[in-house]
Amino acid sequence: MTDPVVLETLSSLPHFRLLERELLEQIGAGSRARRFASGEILFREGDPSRAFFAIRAGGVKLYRSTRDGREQVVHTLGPGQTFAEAAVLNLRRYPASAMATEDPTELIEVGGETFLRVFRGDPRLSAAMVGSLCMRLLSLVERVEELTLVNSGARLAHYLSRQPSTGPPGKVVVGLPMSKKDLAAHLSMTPETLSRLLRRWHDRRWIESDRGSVTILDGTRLLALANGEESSG
Amino acid sequence: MTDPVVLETLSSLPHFRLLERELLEQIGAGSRARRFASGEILFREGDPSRAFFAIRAGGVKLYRSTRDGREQVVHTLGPGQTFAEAAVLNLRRYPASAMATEDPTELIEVGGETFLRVFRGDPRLSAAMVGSLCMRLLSLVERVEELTLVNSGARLAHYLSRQPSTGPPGKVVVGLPMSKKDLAAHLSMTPETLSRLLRRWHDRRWIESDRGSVTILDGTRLLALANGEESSG
DNA sequence: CGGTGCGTTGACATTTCTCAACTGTTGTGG
DNA sequence: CCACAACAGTTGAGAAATGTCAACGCACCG
Repeated sequence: MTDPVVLETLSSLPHFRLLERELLEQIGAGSRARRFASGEILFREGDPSRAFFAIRAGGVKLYRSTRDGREQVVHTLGPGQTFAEAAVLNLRRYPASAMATEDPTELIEVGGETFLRVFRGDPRLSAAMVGSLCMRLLSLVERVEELTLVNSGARLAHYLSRQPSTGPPGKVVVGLPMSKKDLAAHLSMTPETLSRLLRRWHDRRWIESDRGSVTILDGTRLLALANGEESSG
Repeated sequence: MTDPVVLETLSSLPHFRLLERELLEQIGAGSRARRFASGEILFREGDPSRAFFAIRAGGVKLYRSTRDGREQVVHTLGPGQTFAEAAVLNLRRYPASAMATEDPTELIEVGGETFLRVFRGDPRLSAAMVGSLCMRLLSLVERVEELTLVNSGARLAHYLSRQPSTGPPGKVVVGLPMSKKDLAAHLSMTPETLSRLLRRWHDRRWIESDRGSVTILDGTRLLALANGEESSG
């Protein structure tokens, strides 16, 4: 019988939330829970795409390796998110590599063959996938928009203003889901530039920053920056 | 009866190529051919998404307007391409604005209501859409990759190396689907920087460049640049 | 402890942008 | 058909942003 943990995780995913239990069980039959240590590689760019994944706990980064050895992070993912569906549905190989970034990282691996069989046999699943692919598309369009912002200050401000946050206005706390080094790479700047930006904004009392989170004191100022209304802060 | 031009265009689209004629006719019944002049706006960011479009001839750019009046081009599209399906399928409003860039630009406007009715009633269509959405996702991932390349030389080289081209090795001709001004924006640099790059590479006999196309004389050198192996050329 | 790697800071090099001037092309109205 | 305006494209000079290199403190882990 299918692992109840697998079923529970699958049923909480945006793709599958609306699916009948019977379909979930079919997909669950080809899935299993897996656990990775930080730094472990799930798959590499170019590998045949045998499965896609859902994150129960921890984090995963998707990246591409350039010929000169550096790596370019395409996406950073956390609990409740899925990845590599497109590779399973349409491509024969993974277009990027995936690495666990936390210890432990718990995933559900959904077997591609089983999934494709259910997918081909039942239209309800394909309709559900269309919705989630559209959302993914939108988030990538916003990523492109972010990356084309002129200067690094605008990119950082834009990023901060879209992260989920807690706290009252005037004291909004934004949790950083990754290290500052990785955040810098995500925003296409060097760690030094990021550090200096945070410093400068801190000195002006626009933000406070500690390891793992940023507190926004002057959100108006930040939004102005994200819209390119000032040179760089 | 459905306009035969509409039907012919629809049947040549990647999404619909594999669809039965009967389905195409249903979708075609809610579609019509339209013609735009260069600079005309098809829809604006935030408008309710009543239709998506397929390009028969001409060109379209999708862009977002920033608060300070500049516009950021998200995508440039040509004949055979479609856009705004995701807005129709999943979102209630267009996430970006669209403008015709050539004179004349001929489009097929596919009515959202009709399309959604067919989409919901027939699983073959949703399966077809999944495939094309996956391709769209992949192309956006590559766009993100391109934009995160360190320097402008690498971005331009990367762009040139992925454009469709004609001619024998050593004399590859790449047609530019947009003005150099727009290409510069696409690659997130200023027109001046683009001009200077082309000039420098021309002086070194790596390329030749005229209005509307670039001839690649030394592809190896360009690939090295795209991989960040030299400072900037 | 000692090592490893992140984050910070400073000095300096390089890239890229900005501003301004100039050219050539195109399209328009007289 | 011409004069002219509008605009893409080019070039130069100087300014600003960002990257590079090097040094250091600090936390975390074995």
